[in-house]
Amino acid sequence: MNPEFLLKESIAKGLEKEFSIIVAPESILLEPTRKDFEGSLTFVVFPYIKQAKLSPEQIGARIGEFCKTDIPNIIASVNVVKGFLNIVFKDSLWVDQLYTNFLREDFAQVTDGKGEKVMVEYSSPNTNKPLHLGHLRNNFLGYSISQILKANGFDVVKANLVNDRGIHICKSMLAYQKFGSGETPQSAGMKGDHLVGKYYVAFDKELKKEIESLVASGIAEEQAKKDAPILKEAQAMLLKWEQGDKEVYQLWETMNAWVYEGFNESYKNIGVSFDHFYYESNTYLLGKDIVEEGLQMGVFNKREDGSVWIDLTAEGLDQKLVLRSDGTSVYITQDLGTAELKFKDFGCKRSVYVVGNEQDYHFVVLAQILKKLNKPYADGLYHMSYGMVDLPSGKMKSREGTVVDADDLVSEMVETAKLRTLEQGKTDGFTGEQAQKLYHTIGLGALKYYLLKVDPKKRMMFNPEESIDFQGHTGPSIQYTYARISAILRKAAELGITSDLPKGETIETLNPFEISVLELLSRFPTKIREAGAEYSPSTIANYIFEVAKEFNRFYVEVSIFQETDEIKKSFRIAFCKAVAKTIKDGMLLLGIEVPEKM
RNA sequence: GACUCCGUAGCUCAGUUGGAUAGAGCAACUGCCUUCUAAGCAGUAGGUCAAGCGUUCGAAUCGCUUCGGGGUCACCA
Repeated sequence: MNPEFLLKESIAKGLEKEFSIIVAPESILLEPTRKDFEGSLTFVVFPYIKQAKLSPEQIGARIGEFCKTDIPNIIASVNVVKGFLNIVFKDSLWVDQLYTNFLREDFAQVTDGKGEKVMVEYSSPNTNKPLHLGHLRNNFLGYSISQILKANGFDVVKANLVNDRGIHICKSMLAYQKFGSGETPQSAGMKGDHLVGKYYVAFDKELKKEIESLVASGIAEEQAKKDAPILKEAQAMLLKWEQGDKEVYQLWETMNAWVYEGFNESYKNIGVSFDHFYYESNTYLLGKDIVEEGLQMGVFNKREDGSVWIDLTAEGLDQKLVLRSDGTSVYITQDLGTAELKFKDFGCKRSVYVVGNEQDYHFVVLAQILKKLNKPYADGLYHMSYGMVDLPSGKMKSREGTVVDADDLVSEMVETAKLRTLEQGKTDGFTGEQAQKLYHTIGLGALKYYLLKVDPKKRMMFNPEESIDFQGHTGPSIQYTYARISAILRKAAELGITSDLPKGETIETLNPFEISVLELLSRFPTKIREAGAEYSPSTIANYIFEVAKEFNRFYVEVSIFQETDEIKKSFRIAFCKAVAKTIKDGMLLLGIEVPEKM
C-alpha cells in the first residue's frame, strides 16, 4: 500500500478522533517537506484551526502523536514547526518502496484513463514549404502529450491533418511552372519539401516585384497588392484545381509527393510518428452537411444573401460565418466536418488539437458550435494551445526569411554534439555507426528538451547559443546521468553483484542523499497524472531534471563499489536501477532517448 | 477600441487548486578529476515576484486599478 495514502487515512482518522472533524482521506493535502526541515511529507494544519479551536502548533502535535501510534511501522518521527506537521518515514519503508514499487515494470503506468480513446492531432503542416522551428515545438509537444496520455491509461490515436491544398500551394506550383525548368529533387539534389519551399519564396519575390512596378506606375499600394498578375494567376490556378483540371492536378500531385517524401524523412529524423493521416484535399468539402443539420436544428441561420451564420452573442462571443454566400466552406466549416469524420473513424469522444495560441478564439467558437449541435464529442475537445517561439532577433516570419529551418537546426545540433563528444574523447570503443547514433541522440535530445522544458502555454525564446548548450538544465546533462548509472550497472553485472537483498534482510538506515532521491522517485506517478491533466510535458521535463540532479549529488558523495556492507551494496544497485528506469521512462514521455554510454 | 494571454535574478525559465526564509540553469567569481564517466559536484554573488490598492492567520499565486508586451477580432487557413 502506498505510504502517502496510509498517512492520509491516518490523519483523517486523527482529525476525527481528536477534533471530531470529518474529512475524506483523499481530500487531505500533503506536500513535499521543504528542504530546510526534517521530513518527507508535510501536513498543513491551518485549514483546520477554526474547527479545532486550538493553535496550529497544538493541532499539529496532536495529529502527529496520533499518527505515530496509529501507523508506527511507517513513521519514524514527526516534528511541528508553526502550523506545519512534518512526517519522517522510516528508512526501511523507503527500502521496501524501492523493491515493491519503484522497480516495478508498470510503476510509471497510471490507469486513470481506463483505455478511453483519445485522438491527438498535431504537426498538421502546409505542403508549400519545409518545417521550421515553430513546427518543431508543435511536433515535440504533440508526440510527448501522446506518450503522456498513454501513460495515463488512454488509448491514443496520433493524427496528422495535412493542409495540402489552397492558395499557398498554388503559389509554389505556379512559381515552379514559371521558373522551375523541370527540375526535380533528384536533379537539384534537394529534399522535396525544400525544393517546393524554394518556389514559394520565388513566388513571393516575383509578387513583390510586380507590386513595386504597379506602384511605380501610379497605382495605390492596396490596389496593387490585389492586382498583381502573378497573384491573379495563382487564384486562377486554385480554381482550376478545384475544377479538377488535369494538368494542374498532376503538377499538384507531383509536387506534394516530393514534399511528403521530405516530410517523412524529417519526421523519421526527429522521431515522431502518426497512426493516421488526414488530407485537407479530402476533407475541405466536408462540413456542409453539418451546416444543413444545424439549420434544421435552428442553431444556424441563413441570411438573404445565402450565407449561413451562428449567433454566439449570448455566449459572449460574436456572430460567426459558417458558410459563404456562394455556398463554399470557410475554415470552421471544414473543422466541423473533420471533427465529425474523426469521431466516425475512431469513435474518440476526446480529441486534442495541438495548435498555436493564435487560434484560441477559433477553438472556443468550434467548441461552442459543437456543443450547440449536441455532438457527443463536444465536451471532449481540448485545444492544446501553445505559444510562439521567438528568436532573439524577434518574431519568425516565413516571408521575411527569418525562419529557422527544422532540418538545418537538427543537423546543427547533431554536429555540435559530435564536436563536444570528440573533444572529450568519449567515443572510444564505438563503431562509426554507434558514434553517429550517439551524436543524433544527444543533439536531438538537447533540442527536444530545450523546447519541452518550458510551459507549452507560454511564448518562449529560442536562443541558438543557449539551445546548443549541453550543460546544466539540458537534455544531454540528464542523458549523461543515465549513461553514468548504466556504467555502474554494467560493472555490477561484471562483478556479479545482484540487486536483490537476501531473504528477510532489510536496511535500517539510509543516508540523506538516498532518501531524497527515493522521495523524488515516489512522486513519479503523481507527476504523470499532473502532466496528463494539465497537458504539460514541461512538468515531466522539470521533474526528471530534479531526479537527475539529486542522483548526481548522491553519486559524488556515496561510493557503491567501495561499500563493504554487501547488503547495502546490493541495495544501491537496485537504487541505481530504479533511478535509471525513472529517467529513461520520463525521457521517453518526452520522446527523448537515453544512451547507455556517452 | 473590445476580448484574451503574459510580466519572477543580468539572460532563459521553474514555482500559481493561497502555506514555512521565492528556486534552477546560463553568464561572473572560488574550489573539487591516481577511487563507479568533471556533459558532474560544492560554494560566493545576484530579487520591491512590473506598480499600487484590496481580500486573510497567511499572497508571486485570488480580486480591482494602472503601466508594459504578445495574440485574436476576414465571406484567409
